[in-house]
Amino acid sequence: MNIYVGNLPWSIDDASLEQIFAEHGTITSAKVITDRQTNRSRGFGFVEMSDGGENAIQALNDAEVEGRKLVVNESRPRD
DNA sequence: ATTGAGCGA
Repeated sequence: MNIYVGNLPWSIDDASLEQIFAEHGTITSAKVITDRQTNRSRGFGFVEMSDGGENAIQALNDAEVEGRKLVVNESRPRD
């Protein structure tokens, strides 16, 4: 299951994102989208889960992380 | 050291 995570604090990176979601499901891949030009985080990322995806979404959506409320949703197919 | 509406190569 591909999951979109928005409203991320600037302090979050790929490993942090994986750790956060790993508490509520099985993570296959976790990636924070960073600006290729400046290498700074864009404030959102994507998490791929093999199990517990819906549970993680419900558990981590609107969850407070680093002082910010995360926005978790199913990612849109890129086509 | 900075930014904040959104979906990645």
